[in-house]
Amino acid sequence: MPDIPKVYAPESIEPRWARYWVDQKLYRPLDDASGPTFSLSLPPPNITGSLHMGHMLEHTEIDILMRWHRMRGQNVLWLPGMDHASISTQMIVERELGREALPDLEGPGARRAWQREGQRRRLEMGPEKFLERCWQWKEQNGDTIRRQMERMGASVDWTRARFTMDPAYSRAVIEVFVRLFEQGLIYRGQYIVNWCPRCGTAVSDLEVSHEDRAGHLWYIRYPFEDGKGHIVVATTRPETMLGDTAVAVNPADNRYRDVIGRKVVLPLLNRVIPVIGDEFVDPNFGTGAVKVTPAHDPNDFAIGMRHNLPRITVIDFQAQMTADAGPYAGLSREQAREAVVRDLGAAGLLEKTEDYKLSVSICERCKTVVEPLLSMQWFLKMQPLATPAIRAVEDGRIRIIPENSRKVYLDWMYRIHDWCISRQLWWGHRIPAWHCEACGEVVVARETPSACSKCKGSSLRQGPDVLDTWFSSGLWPFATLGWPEQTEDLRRFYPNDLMIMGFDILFFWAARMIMLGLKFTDNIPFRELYIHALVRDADRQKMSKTKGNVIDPIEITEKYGTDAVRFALASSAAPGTDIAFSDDKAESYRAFANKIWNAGRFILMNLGNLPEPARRHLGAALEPIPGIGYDALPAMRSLEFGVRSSEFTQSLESKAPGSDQLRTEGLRTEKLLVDRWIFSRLATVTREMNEALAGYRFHEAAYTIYHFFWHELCDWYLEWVKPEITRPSEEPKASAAAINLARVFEAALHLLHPFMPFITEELWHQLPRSGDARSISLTRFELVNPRAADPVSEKQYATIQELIVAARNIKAEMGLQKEKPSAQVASEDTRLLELFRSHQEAILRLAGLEALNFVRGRMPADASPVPLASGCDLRLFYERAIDPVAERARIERDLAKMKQQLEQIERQLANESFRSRAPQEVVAGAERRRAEITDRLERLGQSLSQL
RNA sequence: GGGCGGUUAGCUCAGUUGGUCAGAGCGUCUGCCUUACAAGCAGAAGGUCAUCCGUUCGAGCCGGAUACCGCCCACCA
Repeated sequence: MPDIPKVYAPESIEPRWARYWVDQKLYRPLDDASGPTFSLSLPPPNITGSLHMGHMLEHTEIDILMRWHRMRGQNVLWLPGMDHASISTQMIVERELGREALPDLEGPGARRAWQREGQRRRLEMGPEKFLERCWQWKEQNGDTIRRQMERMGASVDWTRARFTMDPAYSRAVIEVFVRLFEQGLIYRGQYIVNWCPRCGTAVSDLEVSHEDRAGHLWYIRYPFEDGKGHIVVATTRPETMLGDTAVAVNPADNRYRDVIGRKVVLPLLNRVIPVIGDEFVDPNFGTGAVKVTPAHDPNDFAIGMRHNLPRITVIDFQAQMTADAGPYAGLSREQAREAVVRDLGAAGLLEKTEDYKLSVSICERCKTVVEPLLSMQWFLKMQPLATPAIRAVEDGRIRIIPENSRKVYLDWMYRIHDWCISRQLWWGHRIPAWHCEACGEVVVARETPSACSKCKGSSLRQGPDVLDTWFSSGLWPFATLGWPEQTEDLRRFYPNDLMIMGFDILFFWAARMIMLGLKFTDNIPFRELYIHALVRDADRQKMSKTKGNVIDPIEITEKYGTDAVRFALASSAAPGTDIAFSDDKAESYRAFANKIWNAGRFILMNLGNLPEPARRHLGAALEPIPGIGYDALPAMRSLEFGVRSSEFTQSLESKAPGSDQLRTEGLRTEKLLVDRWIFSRLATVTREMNEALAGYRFHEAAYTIYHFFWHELCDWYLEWVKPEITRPSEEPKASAAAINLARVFEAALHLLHPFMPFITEELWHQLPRSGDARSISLTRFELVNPRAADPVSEKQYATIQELIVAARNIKAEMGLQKEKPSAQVASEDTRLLELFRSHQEAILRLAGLEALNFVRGRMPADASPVPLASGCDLRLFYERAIDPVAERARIERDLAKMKQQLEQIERQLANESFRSRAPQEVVAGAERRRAEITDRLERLGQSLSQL
């Protein structure tokens, strides 16, 4: 076979098809507005870098579903795009600037140093130049990402690609902001926010992670102003005491009832502050008295509001002590802590110090300890938006899969807090708010306002803040379709049918899309939300650059082929379970691809050998009959090649499938058992895959087709029909066999295509056909007539398989692999013997036997037969002296197993309540099994006694 | 502090509604270069389904408890 290489080389075909799919714009939905649609907007990857394995899993899962839906006749829109990723991109571009300035740095500290230097250079170069660099970065990485996606075979519509900072998209962002502001849902104010002193910006609660650290609980004495004693407060952050403006106790706490209203002197600074009563204080914690620092703690801020306390900021945006910190001004917060503790100790005001495990807030980006600081920010009220978003999920308009994510979503939504949406960054959507330099008024507008709405002053300056990146991504499902214009796309493809994302952005993104979608389109953004797994390394560790266990999708793809990696991911993608990915998996599915390749190679090779009339017929035979699909062709005595192909095929297939009885005579005019069997399996496999994919059980669908292709189609069907295929003759039988094989193979390619788009596209194009040959991805998924399902054939074929396997088994155990012994099969069941006899040729060939003869009734007493489940005994004739000890051991092992099963069944059947309560079919099944086992046991015992 | 998930063959994991479900891949062992494929073919070994108690005629599958492991959320100083 000169043309098709023996070893599948994915690199030689994958890039070609990737290019082809893009160039042909195959995945642009039809303009025809009438048919059913299926839409999904790709979670836009951040332009911060290239795609990782998590993306590859996500894109693979989406692509499988998109190709599947497309092949089921839906008009599919998969809209791709990218996210500007405000804070992440800004940090990365800064780091690049730093790296350029300090190219010789290396080692663990380099990143941090580059970041620091880059930030300095950013401030030096100013926004205009810096943003230019960001755009350059976007162009470069956007290209990389796009190339990666193409290479992975993502069947997206590139003509509709979007970027969250496209002019049109930005207009939608502004529109949303202005409307929310106008409706009073966005407000501006001084509140405690999470401030990252390194990033120099506020971040939302979600961008803060918590880390348990060993710390201390310091007990500090605050003397009463009147000199009569002191009150002890416990704190983990002594440096913040410099900003204390009260001490609080619980009014219900008897210990402190009479101190409320008295005054204490704040140590070190000697400020006189009140003791107040507030329900918030937990009497059981520490001493039951707490210092109150309204400017540096959200709880204290709330207490301060209730009691009208002053707010004294003692830590600034750089996390240094301010002038209000008195003698500690200019120290870092860490230095200040040390100094404060030292000075308190020296003053005798430190009662005790305990070890204490506390949870510190860390900036998710840079791992710096976040400082709760008072600052002027923009907030979005969540309650009014959350309520409909809760309802949409509770009433099932939006379905979240797996189910437990739904609960997590709801729990979070019920306890939602207002969202700080402003960021002190440069890269992102500028907040459309202008400050009047004359009167200080803040004007929110879609366009730059010409005059202040309050004082009519004309000197207005836009605030520097940008929006949290998730504010703009929250609009993704509708802003990508042209909102706020009422576009045709919006009408056809919104709501999206599906959204797929990782669990980590359920709150960041899914929640916001649902809230904003409902708010602005009066409709849900998507009907189903599937939460996919995390890709971990072979040891179930999270992949991370610092651990050095990151697998690069392109690298692994080049090594094993895209199809193999996709299949490896899909086959591990059980909903709700993380994926331990390893080279081993990719390797084993590369073997699968190779298997497919060689099966195709074999089939194509032999189709080429077909007699000319049959070959002419083949192209038409590989066009499924509309509305019916493929079915097995009967092994006709003569094919009438004269008639038009389509009529011919139809005349053959008009007969109801599965209707023919197995008979030994006349087989040539009827469908062969092996054909009925494989088409039946194909019908079943198709159904099972549809069910699995509908439930996002990728692993099940993958396993189903894998097993079918390899262990049924290749191991059995192909081997069975080999003689018909490889010995070309003018015999019509051979032609029918070739057509059936080609049909089965093609149908299997269709089922495989969503998982392995490249190899299936390649092989599909090599099959002869007369219809539309643009792409397998535009053909039907289900190619086989569902009515081909035929349990009787499946059972009969299984019986033959059992016989063959048993014979091979005996041969292997007896060391007879190289020989071709004769065999004998005995049974009372003449129909069984007839079944074997009529398929004798294949049985002999596949089992490696010389001859098979049949005994009606029992096996002769001198034989040592192996009983089969189908109710017959098999024996092989061979010269070799058997080892009676080993043979006895083997039989006894079988015997023991059987006995155990029998006991179990008998116990069950003896149980009256089982008989009365279990469904009849279960009872009947148990009885049938008992009979089978008893029979087999008896025959096994006989074998043993012969030894 | 709350919530969630896991514990099944040497390893990595499947097992949707309780009744041939005790499975797959990899690994191991045996024999084969059988003219599609050695990235292959044909066989084999290997598991009290974490532990205990319950529900049921019947439980990896449902309920409860325990022991490890992991994750998420949280404004208790």
